[in-house]
Amino acid sequence: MTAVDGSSAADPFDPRTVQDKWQAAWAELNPFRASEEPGDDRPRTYILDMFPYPSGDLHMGHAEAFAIGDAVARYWFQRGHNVLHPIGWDSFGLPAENAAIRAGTHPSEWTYSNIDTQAASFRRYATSFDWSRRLHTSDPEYYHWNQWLFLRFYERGLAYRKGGLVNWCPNDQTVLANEQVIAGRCERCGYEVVRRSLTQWYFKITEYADRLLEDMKQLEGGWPERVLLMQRNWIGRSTGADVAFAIEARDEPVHVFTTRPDTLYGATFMVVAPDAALAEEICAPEQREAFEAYKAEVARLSDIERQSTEKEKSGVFLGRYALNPVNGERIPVWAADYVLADYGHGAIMAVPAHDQRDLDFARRFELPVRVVVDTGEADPTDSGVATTGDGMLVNSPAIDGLNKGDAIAKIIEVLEERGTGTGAVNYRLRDWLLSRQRFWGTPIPIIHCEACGEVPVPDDQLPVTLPEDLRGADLAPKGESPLAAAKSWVNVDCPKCGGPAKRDTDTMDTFVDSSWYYLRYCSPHFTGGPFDEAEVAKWGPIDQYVGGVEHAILHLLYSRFFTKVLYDMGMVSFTEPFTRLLNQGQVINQGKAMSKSLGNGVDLGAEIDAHGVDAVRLTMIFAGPPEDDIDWADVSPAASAKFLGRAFRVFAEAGAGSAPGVDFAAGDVELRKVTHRTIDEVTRLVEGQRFNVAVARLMELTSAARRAIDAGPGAGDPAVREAAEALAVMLSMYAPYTTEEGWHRLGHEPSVARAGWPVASPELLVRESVTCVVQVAGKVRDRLEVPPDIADADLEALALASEKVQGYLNGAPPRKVIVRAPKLVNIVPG
RNA sequence: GGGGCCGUAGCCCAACGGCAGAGGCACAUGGUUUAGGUCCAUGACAGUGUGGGUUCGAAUCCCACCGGCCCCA
Repeated sequence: MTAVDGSSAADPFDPRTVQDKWQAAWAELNPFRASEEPGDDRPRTYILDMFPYPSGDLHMGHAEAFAIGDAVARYWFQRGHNVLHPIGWDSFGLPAENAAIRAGTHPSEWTYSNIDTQAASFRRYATSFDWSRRLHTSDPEYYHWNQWLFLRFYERGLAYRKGGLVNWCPNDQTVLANEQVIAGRCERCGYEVVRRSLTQWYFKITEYADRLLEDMKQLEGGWPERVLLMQRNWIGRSTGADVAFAIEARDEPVHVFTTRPDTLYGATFMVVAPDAALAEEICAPEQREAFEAYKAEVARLSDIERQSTEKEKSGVFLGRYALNPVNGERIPVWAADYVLADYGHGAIMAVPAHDQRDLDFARRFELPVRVVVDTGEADPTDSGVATTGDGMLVNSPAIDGLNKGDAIAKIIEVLEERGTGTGAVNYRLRDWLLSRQRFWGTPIPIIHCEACGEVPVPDDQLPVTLPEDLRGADLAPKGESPLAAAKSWVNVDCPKCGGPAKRDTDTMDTFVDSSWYYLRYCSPHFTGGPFDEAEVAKWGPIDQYVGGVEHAILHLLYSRFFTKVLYDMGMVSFTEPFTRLLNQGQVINQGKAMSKSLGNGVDLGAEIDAHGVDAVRLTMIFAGPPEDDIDWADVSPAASAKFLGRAFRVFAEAGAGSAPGVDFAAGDVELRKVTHRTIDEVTRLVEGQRFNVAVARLMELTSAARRAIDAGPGAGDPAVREAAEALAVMLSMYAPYTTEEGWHRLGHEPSVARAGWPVASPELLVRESVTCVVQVAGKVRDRLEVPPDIADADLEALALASEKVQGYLNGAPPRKVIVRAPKLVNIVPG
């Protein structure tokens, strides 16, 4: 028997031919366009993959992430939802600039050429994108709205400029946000970050710290617990008190934040950060020389060295004394590098008895230690171990005898009465430093006028586009933005007074671009604002977001912040952008991350050439749970290809054996039950994101169909067609090409992607008997075939009547019988 | 140092507190085949990192330890 196009069931399956054929056909069919038809009342589902950075062609990591996201999108598409599954590029950033410097070109050349390469690879990879919504953040049509949003933030006081110590990467020659410093190193290049004092632009994310924390309640269950935990830790809310210490040589008191105001009577000295302005200001003349020397020494240290707990404590006395507000005690003020300038107020009260760092410092410089909480442990003065637990307050007149919790409450009351302190909340989270001294980013739309100061670029003059005549060496990092060299671009008339003025030459952190792109996808060509609010209302928030855990803090925190600001501006109706989040693992090789230096990289194109797109996609899905890493040395794309061949032969033989539209009810009941059980289970597994197990079930269904063809009712049985069709539709989530060709062989019109998810018939899910395990003392001693609806009492009687069971009971009546009908009976002997 | 996650056949991984094995890789055997390739079938392999505890019953819950990974220091 031959199919309509003359192919026969015996034809070998060649992935490449099938890929070329269907890729071209799908380009015509365009099956995945999200619908905006007014009459379309299908439920809307927004599935989003974190958009890629165009750093060359797609790699194995993309292949995994997009295989997962695509499976989810295709599932909802099959379920009859109106699915928005867009794609775009996060196309501003340093690599393009570095490539342009090397090649003597403009960053856009490298960027858009890579985008074209990736777009072609995505099409070959059979991703179910709505290509009509494609965006690139480096297009003026996109970054126009970065600037517009910046100005709205500016108007609300959420974007501001301030001077201070910032993280500076000496390699990339730019400042970095706190979130981009990982263990003291540049997140991008790994260079040790140093501190510099510079004036920079910030977003006031700290104003949203509490809401970022509070709204995580909405995300519980939808986001991985560990990501929520990481964000909680990053925000780092701590409660305590703000205590004012009067200080010599200063009119204003110095404020310190402490989580342990109960230990206030144990404060025997104060420590300020050597690089904080406060230290500079209060240092006594006779200590000036020593202080300056120490400050210079600290400046040479990296953050890693400075904060190491291994390092011996260092510091210098500032020659001043502070007054403890509760007892008027005069305590010395020191500068020491273990106190950070940008946490709290850059100064702490040191309580050596109850804080290990303070104790280490006190012992090093022979400062007094006073125990004020009796925890029942050894005296820290002798043991060298600070006691941090609960206990009874001592040596603390106002709060003696109280426990830690009560003492904290009471001392805050006392401080507030005297006006020398308040209860306070402190956050680890810092404001988001958003300016960068690099070229390939969004220009900050501010003009600096000598007369008027900071002047926002008027909305009708947006976008402020990047100059196109800077190329190659013009873009080399020089510590200030390359834009500063573009004189004709920099020098402008002040929009306010018309006098001579200069554009701000910094560009925005590219995380600004990715903080709202998911909203732009809802109306990517909208010209009246960053997005059409009505469209966002229809699609948002995102139902499922898929991407790597490396963005657990950075991108996800910033996006959440942006969404909340937009909510406050009345532009969106939700406060959290991503309802569900799936963090896929990494693709590694032989236990290690793939890297050029290790030479263990696996080339995606080569894998696809060798095994086919579907086999690679299926391997990514089948390797394990999506959040686990995939070691490419442990998996077998060849095995995936083999399975796809098996499945394809079932499609081809079923297609040759019967025509579409046969009455499935006339088919083999046993196979039909397997098919419907598989539909039922795969549906549940996919919804639970357990795709690897779903593949295992599809393999079983394939084997069952195989057996039915070879040793059962044969390829012509309607049940074989039913199994093949269900298999094709379900497997199309993971293997679009194989199943499209199979669907064709089964005699259907393309595309299998819109065939509709199969529905399990309840009557085919019931079993007429189940195997009941009978245990004696927890050990399996017999098995019984029983009806699934058997009553507990009947099952108990049946189990007790078992000869095998009786043999183990030795005639004694059982002490207890646990019945879990219909699967299990456990008899506890007397 | 603090917090979190994870240890199941040679390997990747399944298992509502209820028969430790669904699926795959690799291996072995038989059949098909010109073929050691393909395809089909069959088989062997662990008692769940270790030690306690809770329970009629623990891979699953609790505690400690060992090992690995992640986040914050």
